[in-house]
Amino acid sequence: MPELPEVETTVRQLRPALLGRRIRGADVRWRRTLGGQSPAELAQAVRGTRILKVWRRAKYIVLELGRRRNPAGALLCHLRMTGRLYLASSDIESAQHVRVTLSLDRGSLVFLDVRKFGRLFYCADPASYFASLGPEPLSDDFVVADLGQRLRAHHRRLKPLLLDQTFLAGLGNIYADESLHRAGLHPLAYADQLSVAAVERLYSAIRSILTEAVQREGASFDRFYRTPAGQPGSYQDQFQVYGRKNQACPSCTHPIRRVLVGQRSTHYCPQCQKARR
DNA sequence: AGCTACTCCTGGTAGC
DNA sequence: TGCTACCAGGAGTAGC
Repeated sequence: MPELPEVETTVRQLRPALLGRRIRGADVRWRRTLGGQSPAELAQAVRGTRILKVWRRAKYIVLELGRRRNPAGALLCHLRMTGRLYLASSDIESAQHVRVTLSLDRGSLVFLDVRKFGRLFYCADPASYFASLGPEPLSDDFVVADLGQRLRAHHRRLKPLLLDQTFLAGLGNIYADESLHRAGLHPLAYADQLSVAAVERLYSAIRSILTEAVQREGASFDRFYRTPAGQPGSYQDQFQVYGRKNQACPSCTHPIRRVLVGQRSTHYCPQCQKARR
């Protein structure tokens, strides 16, 4: 599912084509994609604006808008499970599952989403919308001491904590499982009981895995995630535990176990990830 | 504060 | 073949 690496890839590929484009209008085919906003509100807010910046925060794609050089809010897009954002050459995109089309002065930006969980909406003040999100794990500002401090502040199981976007922004089910495996930490271990060495392992596991996954343009293990260019990512080839139930752990050959933690499937190696401490 | 359950959705697939 | 039941999951919310 689109997590930080997939969203970052989407942003990097769309940015050069979107910068400076003018939005002419919005065609909404599934209202709930707007998350409570009306199609008229969206169209009115974005019509005539120019795309000034394209960036990512957590799993959100941010298109900063301007009107005659003045800031004019932003379009926020969250791909959730099956969302895709890509450019089409014409205004009329007839592909199945298209939920919103933004017509530009050149071509259009299409939001396609099979399961309809994704969101695309106008936000006047993205900074305050993002205020409660946790730090960006790949930011230069995010150092191991930050992670340690945040972990000690919560008596919570590691797996659900890593999925909590107010704790750390950008991890989802896949990269949380992979990070815990690389760090040798049990998904049910308590955050406030980790040793200094364990915190350091978790920090470098998260950073290295996300960095590698961005380099590989994310992971495409099903038919859903594709880059805006239509290509699959390749990080799925590096999975050590995710989706590998009963297969041999690449580190120790012990069978990978799958359990439910807070209704989420969780994959780990009982040999490499002991519930110690 | 942290937990669990539930909701939103569709299409693929397992089982009969 | 054709049917039904179930499953995946990010994030928001409610209730304990």
